[in-house]
This record gives sequence, C-alpha cells and structure tokens, in this order.
Amino acid sequence: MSDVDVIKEKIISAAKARFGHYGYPKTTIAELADDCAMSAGNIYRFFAGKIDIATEIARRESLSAIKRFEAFLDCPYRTARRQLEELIFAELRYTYHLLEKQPKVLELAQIVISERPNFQMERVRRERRIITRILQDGVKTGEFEVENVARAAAAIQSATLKYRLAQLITDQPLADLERELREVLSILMRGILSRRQIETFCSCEIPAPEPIVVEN
Amino acid sequence: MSDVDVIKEKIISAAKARFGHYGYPKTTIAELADDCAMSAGNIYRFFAGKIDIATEIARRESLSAIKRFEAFLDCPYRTARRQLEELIFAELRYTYHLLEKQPKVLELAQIVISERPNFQMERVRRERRIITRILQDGVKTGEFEVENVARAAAAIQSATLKYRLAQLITDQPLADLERELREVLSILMRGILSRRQIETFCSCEIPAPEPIVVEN
DNA sequence: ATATTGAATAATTTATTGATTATTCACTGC
DNA sequence: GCAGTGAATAATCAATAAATTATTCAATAT
Repeated sequence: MSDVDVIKEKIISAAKARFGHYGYPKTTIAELADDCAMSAGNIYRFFAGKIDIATEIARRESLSAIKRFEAFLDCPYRTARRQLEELIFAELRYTYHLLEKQPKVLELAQIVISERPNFQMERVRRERRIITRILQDGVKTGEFEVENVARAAAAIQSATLKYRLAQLITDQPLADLERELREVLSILMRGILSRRQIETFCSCEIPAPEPIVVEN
Repeated sequence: MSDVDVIKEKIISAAKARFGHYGYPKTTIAELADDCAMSAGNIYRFFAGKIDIATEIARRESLSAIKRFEAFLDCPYRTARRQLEELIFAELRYTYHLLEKQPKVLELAQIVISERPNFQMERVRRERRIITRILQDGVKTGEFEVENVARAAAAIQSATLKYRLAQLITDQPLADLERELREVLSILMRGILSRRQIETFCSCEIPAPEPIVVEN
C-alpha cells in the first residue's frame, strides 16, 4: 500500500466514524482534517471533494455486502432453488438490519445517490450477476427451466425489489416482509422450476428467520 | 345532492383546476375562495383544511383509476391469466402516462401521502381485491392452482410493485418497463398456473403496447 | 521537486426578518 | 339559528443577511 493510500485510508476511516455518528452534513472537512492531523486543504490532494469521500465509503459498503452475497455461490446448498431463496432472504435481512441499526447509512446512501445518480448501477449489475449465476447452475442441472437466463434474472430481481428497499417503500416489520417474501419466492420458484421439479414442489424450502449481525 | 355538497363540488372543481395548473403549494385558499365567490374563511365550513381538499381530489383520482381497473373483472377475456396480465399492464401504462403528462399529479400525490400516511392503504387494498377476484376465478375454473388465494394476491401485488411506481423508482422508458414486466408476468403466471395449463404454456399472452388517453 | 499549509474565495447553510398564507372566530345579515 | 364575512392570529414561506463550510491556490516547508 502506497503512502498516498495509507493517508486515504486514514481519511476514509475518520470519515466513516464521523459520518456514521454525526451524519454527512454535520461533518466538516476541517474536522476530518483535524482527525488526520492535517490541514483542510490537504484533504483535496486525496479526494476531489467531500462527496467523493462519501461515495468511496458507500462503494465499499456496497461491495462488502455484495461480496457477502456472492459467498452464497460457493455455499453448497442442496438445490439452486434453495441457494436463490437464501440469497434474497439474506439481502432482505441484511439491508433491513443495516438501515434499522445505522440510520446514518440510509442518509449517506441517499445523498450519494442524489449526487452520483449512477452509483447504484454497479450494485444492481453485480447483484443481477449473482442471480444469473445461480440460474445458470440450476438450468445446467435441469432444476430450472427458463427461456432466457439473463431476462429471467432481471425479472426475479425486479419482482423482489421491494425486499431490497423495504424501509424506503413500506413500514412493515421484518417478520411481515419475510412472510410476504416467502410467498413471492414460492410463486417465482414454481415459475422457473422444470416440470420434473414441479412434481415434487413444496413451498417450504425457505429458511426461518435468524439474527444477523451488521458489520461496521 | 345537498346544498353543502354542491358547494363542496364547486370548491373541489376550482381546486382541481388550480392544483393541476399551478400546483398545490402555489394555490392559495383565498384564490379558491375567489373562484367560488366566497370568503377564505368560508372554505373551512366545507373542508377542515387545505390538505383535505387535496386529499379528496387524490382520493377521487385513485377511485376512478381503480374503477377503471375493476372493469377488467367484467371484461370477457379468454383466460384468467390474460385478465391478470391485462390488468397489471394497464396499471403500468395508466400511471406512467398520468405521471408523465400531468407532473402536478405526482406532486399532489406525494404531498398527500406525506401528510396523510395511510392514504395509499385504501388503494392498495382495493387493487389487491381485484387481483384476488381474478385469482379466485382462475382457481374455480382450474386454470390456477395456489395454496392460498389471499397470500398469492399479496405476493403478485408486491412482485409487480415496481410497475405501479415506475417513475419513483427508475428512469427506464415505458418500453423497457413493458419488456421487463412481460418477463416478470411470464414467470409469475407459470408459478400459479395449474399443471394442466403448464403443459400448453406459452409466454406470449401479454398484450402489445397501445396508447392510453389520460382523463382529467 | 513534492508535500503541506493556511489564508482567500466560492458555495452552502443557518438565522433573522418581513411577507404571505392558512386557519380561527367574533360578528353581521338573513 | 344558519350561512357567510373579514379582521385577528398562527403558521409557513421567501428574502436577506450572517456565518459557516467547501474548495482553491500562492506561499512555505520538507
């Protein structure tokens, strides 16, 4: 890690702490500079602007979440179906808890999105790639049967959108959302499972709630 | 219609015109009163407050839209599936065009929702009732096969949420959204059709785009 | 040279004020 | 008594000023 990178990390780290505690607007560049024992002006040798620090933090949070979800690809579940269900449930629970326990994260996300409109695109694409991968596996083993994997992945992503933005759309409690998602997935799964699989269809492969710890 | 109701209508009518043209915030009670040839204070004998006039207008718009969609229940489509598909597509197109052509409607809706948080509840419930009805019909004729009609209706409503709030969630053009919805519905339908129906499944029952005129 | 500073400037936010507007209500006319 | 008024009050909004903050950059230190 280069010198520059070390200092960047120091700034990011100070910003994480302050943005998380006081929020983005209440944090000043001068404070971050103080935390890093440097002058305000010097911050600009490492980041083009305040919003870019926030964007970098959001990017990392987003990447770490995605990485967490990508882990489901290596998880040896019995079925692709189970894998897909676990993935979407994990997303619901993870983001729900994150936004509930760390309200400043939501604020930061909203600010970054409004200033950098295509920030979300990367995350959406990455998430879709995970879904695509699972679908491909399922198709290969004959578990799933879809005309076009890419389009099906997009459809599944859209159909479960509510459970990734839960708190922005509704004030239903988590248990409610989980019950609903269970039903949505049940129908979606039935919609992509192969005829062979449908014969033995049951709607209960979906995992029960379990506590999730939100990392910092 | 009582005297009071007549005057209420006059106020509503003036408000519709002004809210639609200048927007809610730029319209004053004094102007509405003028339009109705009465004093500002007198408005309050008919409505508890400015926001209540807006709420009544929004409620009517919402009811008229729902009524329009309820008409699909009487429409003699070949299949319940087709009926459901037509319904959701109609909702997408209708609200998309409404919000696109009459931006003040969106503004009004957002204001009403923020001031009267459970305003949407009635609409959501009514819409779900339509879906439920179609599902019931389909189950009766053996076209659909679902464990629990009410829960399935809720699931279908959630899974297609994006297409009822399109402009609030994405900036995709209508054609894009229609293509996506086609795929979502294709999967959902496959997920609720009975085994018998699945045998002859095709993914093309969904109607092609057609222009929709937004009423006032 | 390169890294850093801190004062200067530009942009934003906050506070303050003065309108404007929503809402109430004592009063008027029927 | 009921419908309606309009002046009085409360609440909100818009404009301005004041203060703070982001950003730049000439000067300084390493």
